[in-house]
Amino acid sequence: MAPLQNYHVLADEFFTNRPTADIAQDLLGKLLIYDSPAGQVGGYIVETEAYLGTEDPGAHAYQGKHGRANDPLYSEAGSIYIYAIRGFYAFDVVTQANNEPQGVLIRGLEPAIGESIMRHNRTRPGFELSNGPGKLMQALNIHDTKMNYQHFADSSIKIIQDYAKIPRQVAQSQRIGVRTAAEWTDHYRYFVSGNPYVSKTRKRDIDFATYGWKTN
DNA sequence: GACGAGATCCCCT
DNA sequence: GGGGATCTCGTCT
Repeated sequence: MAPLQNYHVLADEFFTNRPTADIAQDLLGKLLIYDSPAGQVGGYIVETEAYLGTEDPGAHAYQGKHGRANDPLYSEAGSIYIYAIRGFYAFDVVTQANNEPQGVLIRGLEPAIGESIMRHNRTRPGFELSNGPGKLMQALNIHDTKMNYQHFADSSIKIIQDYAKIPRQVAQSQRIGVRTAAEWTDHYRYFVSGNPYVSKTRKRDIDFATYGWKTN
């Protein structure tokens, strides 16, 4: 797909007034684009996780934890929260009202715009390009938290409502790397079933014909 | 492939 | 100093 100039950013209402788990599922198939210095890059969201704020033992804001690092989570819906994790960076969309620190982690991206730039940014073969939260940030060439607090309406990174794909089937699982006392209740990871850019996908589970999208 | 160890680096309501 | 919402590589099937 050629770089896009005309599109509509997802409205604030998309990111509030309903459960963050629903928002995480609805983000699957949406196009994320980034106007990077090297040109526009982007792809379809294929994997997300919902983090449910102060009551969620897996969340950064569990029990009201609030510091400089996770303060963006407390800002308005549709804002950007980037954080460092073991030498990598990961990307959240903030959901819900101010001071309600919930968000959705973007964990997998199927490249659609500027793939050659992305493969220059991260020289790993095949689906290893962007099948994980730290990997996709490398592919986008984002290596800092400077875009924290920015809102999609006026950021160089955004999620748009145009050109979205529809998953044939949304699967869910426990969140990755999250250890809580209630793992059996954790089903807040969502992904496009059969898509190869979903993290930890086994080759035999890939749907090579459709990548898990509805085709009609 | 599956698994596990080690790297790495920012943050510390 | 210790701990992550991770990734890579070596080792073993």
